[in-house]
Amino acid sequence: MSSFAGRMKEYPTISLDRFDRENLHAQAYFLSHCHKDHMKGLKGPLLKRKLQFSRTVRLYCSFVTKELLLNNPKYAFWEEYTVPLELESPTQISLVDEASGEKQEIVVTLLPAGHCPGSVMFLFEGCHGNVLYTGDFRLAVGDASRMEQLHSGSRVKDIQSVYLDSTFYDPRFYQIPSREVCLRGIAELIGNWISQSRYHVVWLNCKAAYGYEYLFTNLGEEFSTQVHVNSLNMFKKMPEILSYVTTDRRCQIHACRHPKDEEFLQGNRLPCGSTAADGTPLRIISIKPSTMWFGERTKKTNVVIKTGASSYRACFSFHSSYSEIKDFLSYLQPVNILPSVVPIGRSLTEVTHIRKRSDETMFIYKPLGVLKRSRVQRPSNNSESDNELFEGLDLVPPRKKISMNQELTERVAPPVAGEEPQVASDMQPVGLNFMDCTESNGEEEDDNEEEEGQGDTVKNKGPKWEDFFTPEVLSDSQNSQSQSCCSVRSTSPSRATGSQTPELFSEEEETPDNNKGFSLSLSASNHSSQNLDSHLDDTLILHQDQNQTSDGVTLQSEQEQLSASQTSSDFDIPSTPESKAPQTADLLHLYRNCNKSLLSTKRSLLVNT
DNA sequence: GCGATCAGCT
DNA sequence: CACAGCTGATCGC
Repeated sequence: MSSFAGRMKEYPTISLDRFDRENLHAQAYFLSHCHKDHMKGLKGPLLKRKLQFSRTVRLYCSFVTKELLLNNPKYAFWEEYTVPLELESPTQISLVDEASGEKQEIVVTLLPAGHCPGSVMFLFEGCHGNVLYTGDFRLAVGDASRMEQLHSGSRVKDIQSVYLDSTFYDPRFYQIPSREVCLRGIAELIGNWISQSRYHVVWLNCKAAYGYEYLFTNLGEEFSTQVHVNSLNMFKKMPEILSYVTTDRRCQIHACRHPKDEEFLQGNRLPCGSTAADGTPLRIISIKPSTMWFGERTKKTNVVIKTGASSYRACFSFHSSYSEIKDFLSYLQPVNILPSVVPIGRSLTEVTHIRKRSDETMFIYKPLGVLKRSRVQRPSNNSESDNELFEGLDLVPPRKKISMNQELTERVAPPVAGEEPQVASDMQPVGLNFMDCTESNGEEEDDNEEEEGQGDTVKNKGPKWEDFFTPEVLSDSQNSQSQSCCSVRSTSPSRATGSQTPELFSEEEETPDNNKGFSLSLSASNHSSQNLDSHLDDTLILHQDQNQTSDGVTLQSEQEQLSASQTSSDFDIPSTPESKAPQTADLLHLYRNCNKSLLSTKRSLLVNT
């Protein structure tokens, strides 16, 4: 959960992802994505009032985020104060002190963050240097090197500070299987199940938050079907998602939710209450997407684990792993790093300690005149196991897209052999200062009380927070600011109209209990641990490389091509009663902007806009 | 009655 | 394991 207080020290008159307290006085607001923990204060009456009296204060976000925001009536009043910005398109914004009339110009660029639909990072360039606010992100190793706007010519831009999603910035989360790998595992489980009969159905136990959509689109594509969800309303202007979701309950993959969905499952009903039309009992398995991680030296194992007679956990992460974050930071080489998440099991007090340590070492000598590394393309998948997994990928046609509606494009030349060192597994981020940018209570500011050893807050074993947040200075760090040359457009407050299509959710039929006879050759277990290479035999049901031949060629390419050649229009499926699917004519305003960057890549990057 | 906060749950 | 967010209890205004 983000504990970022909302402001960056370089540009304190703007607020990001926090809208309460001091942030009420901001001259501009930025919302990185539509998750509640980044929207604190956003529906506050105080803020609403302020907007009504302001001529210049606006909220800036991506088009998709604006759409999702306004979809919630509680935030509808933002309509006229929200300015959506295109991705990767530097935009100049005037920060105006409305009392004095003073003006400051800043250039902001939205970069895809891969966290959930609409999620972006904000790159700010102005008189106090370049700063990158990441929001929450899931980027793969090498993704930063493919972001044009992080570069100036052939060089990486100088970044003064990175305000970092540090959710998994801890070596314990060294590796999280890539989205591609996780998807393969999930798709295989689902494929094996739903192919048995039309009564074999899958329930994806997803939380009430944006971010699972790429799962729906890819599974929909893979199995030439749609996924049942509670509502389509939020996606009405997003055809690339919309075509893979439905409110028709008669499909085999469900991601519908109900407050008592677990009870429903016990009674062999889906959360939508549906059962087969002819009364035949459904055969339901549930799959719960959840984060799985593996240590540095842990041999990566399976991405799907059986947790019960008909329940599974499948690897899924909204956030970058330690090694992905490390790669990101190593590439950007910012002068400062400000974690926006208090690490798991750590207290604010500990973070405060870190700040003190950082402050002490902030001004130690750094060699001058060292150029930043020149821009080098790196492979997008460079972890050992991913390499194993995708061995032979070149031999098969490009996989179908995994991203929802935006993808990073590989813009640069293929990797230059031997030129770019991989981040050594035991290497710490280099040349970086870690500081605190999180909010703190007065009480917790008191860092006299040591939490040595027995502290309640340190529940987890493993390396200490300080161990990997100790600032280190290496020879190639930089501390100069260079002027970035970028073409800039000015903002023109625009409005997207958003008609709302009410969506109703209907009930409900009974199905008798019948959930035996799972026919895959799997065994059940309640084993819930991980990182235990040797103890997983009874729990693991799928191997990551299971769909590869000995040649390393991925199977199913024919089937995929077949699937890909079909469209959702092949399915004439009635909607949930009283629901209304948005018309395609309604759409697109949005996607005109997004789609231009939608070029297919062999290794698509799962950047969900 | 409303919002903020927290515990509990998933 | 954690995430993101809901529900319900409690408190203060």
